[in-house]
Amino acid sequence: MAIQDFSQSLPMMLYRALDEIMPKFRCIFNEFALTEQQWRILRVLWEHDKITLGRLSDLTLIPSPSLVGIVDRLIKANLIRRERSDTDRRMIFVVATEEGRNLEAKVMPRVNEIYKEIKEPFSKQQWGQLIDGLDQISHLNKKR
Amino acid sequence: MAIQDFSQSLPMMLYRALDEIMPKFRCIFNEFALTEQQWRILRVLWEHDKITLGRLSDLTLIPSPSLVGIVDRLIKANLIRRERSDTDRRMIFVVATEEGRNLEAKVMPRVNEIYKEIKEPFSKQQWGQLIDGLDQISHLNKKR
DNA sequence: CTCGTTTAGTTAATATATTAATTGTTTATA
DNA sequence: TATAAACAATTAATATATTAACTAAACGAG
Repeated sequence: MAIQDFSQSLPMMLYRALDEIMPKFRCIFNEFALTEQQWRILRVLWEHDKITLGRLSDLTLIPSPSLVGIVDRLIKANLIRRERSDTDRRMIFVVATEEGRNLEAKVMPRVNEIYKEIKEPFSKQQWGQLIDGLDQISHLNKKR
Repeated sequence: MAIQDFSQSLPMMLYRALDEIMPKFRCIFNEFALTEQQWRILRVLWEHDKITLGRLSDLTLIPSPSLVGIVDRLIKANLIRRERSDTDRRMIFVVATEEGRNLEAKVMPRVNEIYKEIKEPFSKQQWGQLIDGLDQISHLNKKR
């Protein structure tokens, strides 16, 4: 039997799903002059008020080399700031400024609205299966 | 109830799944001096021996502006060539060279091997549910 | 036929990804 | 305690993504 066609391969299905949903979100981010990656960083800082660049990279899935410039631009926009650690001078913490924290109340409702729209046509079970499947994919190496 | 945490949101789950599986494939592509996007183009050309840039953009999910440069580099590598349409001089076809076609037999077995590894731990039903869920996500707007 | 409009592809400007190498710190170990 | 190894962040070089604007060709209504 022919190797399944390219369009139905898992990577392309994943990319296509992202291509479908992300523009809806980016549209909102742009209204607040944020890029998607800038938003990811803020989104994480709204849950952690102080975090190292390394951990920020893990949580946002933004590779460290990219993070440097993105953080620079967020600082220039006065939404976050750097803070070098006193105990381990290799580490750098990132913290949201007041202006950065204030964005949460403005952006999150809009984002949640879109998120609900996306989730709505799925049954609770369907959604759970989708998330579980994705979770299994992203833990392929960590198993055992 | 708190809006689900960021790490478990659909977009991050999708990105994390890609971050898990794509490096395995890129590792192979690099052995053949191909980038992921260059591979996508070749992969499509192995199924269609002549295709317009517009359709190539749809099938590879590579945005047209990016496609220009990627195609340029594939031409420089002597793997594909451009061919302007005679009937509609706006359209440009892309065709694989012999060298480009020959890559299929070398790369595909390696790629299929990894793909099988990824798919293996899933039951047929689990895998089907995952693909169906992704398919539903990527057709959210096209419904009705 | 012709002018306004759509279409396919491209260019431009900026932001991000990828991979490798580098810098400055810390840690472990002999 | 000197020194190699490990680590966090950064820099560098190249490739790609995003958004908007632009060009040339084809199309359609008047």
